Amino acid sequence: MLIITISQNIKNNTCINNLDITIYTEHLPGLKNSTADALSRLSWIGDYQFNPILLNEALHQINFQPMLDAFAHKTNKQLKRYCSPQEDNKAIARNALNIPWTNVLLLLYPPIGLIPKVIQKMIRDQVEAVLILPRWKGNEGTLKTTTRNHRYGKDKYKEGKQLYRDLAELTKLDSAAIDQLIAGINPETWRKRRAGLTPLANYLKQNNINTSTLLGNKPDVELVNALAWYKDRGGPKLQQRMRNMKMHCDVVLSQFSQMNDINNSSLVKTYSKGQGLSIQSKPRFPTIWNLQ
DNA sequence: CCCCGACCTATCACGAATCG
DNA sequence: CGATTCGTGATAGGTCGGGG
Repeated sequence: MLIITISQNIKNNTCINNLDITIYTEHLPGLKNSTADALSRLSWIGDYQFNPILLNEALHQINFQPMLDAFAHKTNKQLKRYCSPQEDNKAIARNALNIPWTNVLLLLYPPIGLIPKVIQKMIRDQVEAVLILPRWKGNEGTLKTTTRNHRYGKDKYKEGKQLYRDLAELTKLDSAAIDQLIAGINPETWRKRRAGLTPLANYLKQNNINTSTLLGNKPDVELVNALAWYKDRGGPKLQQRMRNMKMHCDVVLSQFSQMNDINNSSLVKTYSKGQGLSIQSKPRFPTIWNLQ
């Protein structure tokens, strides 16, 4: 780990004279940095423990009494029987993944890095277990359920979604691969992607154009046609919508068509410049300090 | 060859709109 | 009314090309 310290009047090689500030770097061995490392790696060093009261209450509610705490050590075990990665006579095994999980009710609260392996083993060993997982903010979009079931099948951008899938299928991706591809996209990005593709999908539908036309070696022509068609339809905030459409169609067509970089197609460039579709660069910081 | 500005994508954040 | 979805702006971080 590297620590960068800023202090005044310390002799060193990197001196910013005018400010009288010195910056120097120092190596801190991992052994002397266990607390910070444990936090950043969620490692076993100074481990964390699920609140036992809440856990008991939860287990009581689902009427499940596990007999083995598979990922613990002596200071944070929740049950008498446990596995520990550390040297420990009372633990029944050193590595829970190396013992069979059959015929025992398990409490599984694995380190984050082991979650995929644990799930695989759960399926393989057909276990009965309580598996405790962290609730990461970024994953909630895929993990949580909604009470608003009416939205299923009424997705506002379902044409865009369908177009994406069609394009992916036309490039010979199978449906499992497409599902995984979509699942890997940030939910927010996926929403905008669908929104950006929907006008293109509508353009194809209204003009009876085959989706595979987009995959040839001149997809930029179709994109500019679609943008022009979309512009003629008018409506509020047209320029912003065209900008979004261009951005996301660019990305998707670059992914799936024979043209690798639609953005750099001089046709698209010229058209977007003329229509003011380029995003104006703004200064990143409101104030520029002149340190000289 | 390096620096800098233009441009672009992905993501975060937040208020408004929508729906049960 | 609260949960969820949508629209939009801001920005980190990246590529690229022109000019010195």
